[in-house]
Amino acid sequence: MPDAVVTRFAPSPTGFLHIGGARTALFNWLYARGRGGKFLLRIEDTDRNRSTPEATAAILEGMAWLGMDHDGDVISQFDGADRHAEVAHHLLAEGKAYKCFSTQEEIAEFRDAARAEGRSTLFRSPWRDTESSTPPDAPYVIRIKAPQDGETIIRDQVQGDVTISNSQLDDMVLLRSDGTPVYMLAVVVDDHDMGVTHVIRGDDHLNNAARQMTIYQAMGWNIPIWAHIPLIHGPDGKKLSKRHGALGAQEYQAMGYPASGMRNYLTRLGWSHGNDEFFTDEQALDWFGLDGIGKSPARFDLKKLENLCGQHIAITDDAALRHEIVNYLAAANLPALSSDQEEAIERAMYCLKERAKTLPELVEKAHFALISRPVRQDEKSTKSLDDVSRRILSELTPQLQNVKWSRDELEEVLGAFAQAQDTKFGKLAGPLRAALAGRAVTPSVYDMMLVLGRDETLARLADTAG
RNA sequence: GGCCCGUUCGUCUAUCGGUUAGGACGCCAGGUUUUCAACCUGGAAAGACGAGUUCGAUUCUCGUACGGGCUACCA
Repeated sequence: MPDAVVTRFAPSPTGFLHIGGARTALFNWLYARGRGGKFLLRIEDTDRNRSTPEATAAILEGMAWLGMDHDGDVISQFDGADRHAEVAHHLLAEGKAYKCFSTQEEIAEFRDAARAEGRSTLFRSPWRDTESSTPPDAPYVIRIKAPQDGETIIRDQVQGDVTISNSQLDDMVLLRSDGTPVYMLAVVVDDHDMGVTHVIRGDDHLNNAARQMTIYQAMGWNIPIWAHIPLIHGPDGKKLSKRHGALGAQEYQAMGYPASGMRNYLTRLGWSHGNDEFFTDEQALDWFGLDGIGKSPARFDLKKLENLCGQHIAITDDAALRHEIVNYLAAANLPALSSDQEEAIERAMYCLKERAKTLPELVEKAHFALISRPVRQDEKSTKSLDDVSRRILSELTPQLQNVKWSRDELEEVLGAFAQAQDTKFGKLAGPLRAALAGRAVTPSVYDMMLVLGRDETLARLADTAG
């Protein structure tokens, strides 16, 4: 029987949660949650100089926005320093690691020379096999004794079997000369101690996997199942960087993309389930697997994101959209809606959500329901309010006094009115839009009347008819 | 420099030796219409290149080109 799945997302807190990291987290989350497994979160903060609490907070917020909940506490890798050192010393005692007294200057010199001569820059410590000689009274690092013959095969679920010659493996540092553990050791120890069964991470770690395997083997630990996923590139095909603009998860939230659409897009980016493009979280959880992950890097495409977001907005229920809008406004640092406005936007939602791709578009289209009298006219709507139009509006208003306030009825009355004026409804629509919304671009006139209600509609018409 | 990975329409991708190489986004044209959208119909658009294996390669192998990654007492 297979063990329960345990995955983890292990970002370093050196900046916000970028889109590539978000997708890595998502893949781990989907894989674990789709199989009733656990999804753990570990902050790789062993580099004290580059780690900041602000970055950790930003990562947590980004994950919360995308709805990726983790099991247990957030683990700080730095907190496990003692345990990491303990493993290093255990390996030292076992003779599987050794003290290396070479200084950083010596090593740098060696590498420069090697590179200049076109030789391998792999550093071979002279201290690897000198246990008997008397150790100098000087600072040292602890290095692992990596195998030098044979080869290491990374059995990767995405990349296939990747064979690395052990002659390429260096005796990497486990413990720095100040006694602190290095990332390469810490990941292995933490992943083992946390019971991680599947390591799903960016393929920038593919080569590292071979080096990390030497630690697993030295400790006699089971090697997790590897899955190294390709990185995401920017629209220009280059590596994703801050130069591409807003790339933090938070910023996409502030731009008004709904989390459900973002999840869908990110999941589909580099992963496929036949030709399925648009799917719900339930389907993603059900379908997601390592075998559907592609091997080549994908570019981030806002158009596709928008399209998917539009489809998600269309199927989200009105009350949920109301809450998403409230959260979006806060994330974007925009003024909040009053409770009346919130109710109005929820009431109007039915005629807005099938035509908006993003949350701000939803708010924009809801303009008519958010404003209060007197309606202020923008430039374009002013043009449709000449004297003739105003006269027509004033003739129309009384006719709406006693009709049944339903779409069918309104269509009939307005249609008949247009005919009586010897014109078409299309001619009436402009002035009506102006009167009701103060704009030339609005939802359907009938929908606006229904959302606004009889009293408000008549009041706005009367205001404008003058 | 050494080692590793990748390469199907502009973009995301399907294909698990035999297909008119399919879908989606975007784009173009037409339709519908109450403005903007949405929606409907149609269209243009791809196997990096070169060898080899095979009756037959997008698919398997090798090479080249291009892109990416790793090569720290960073993560």
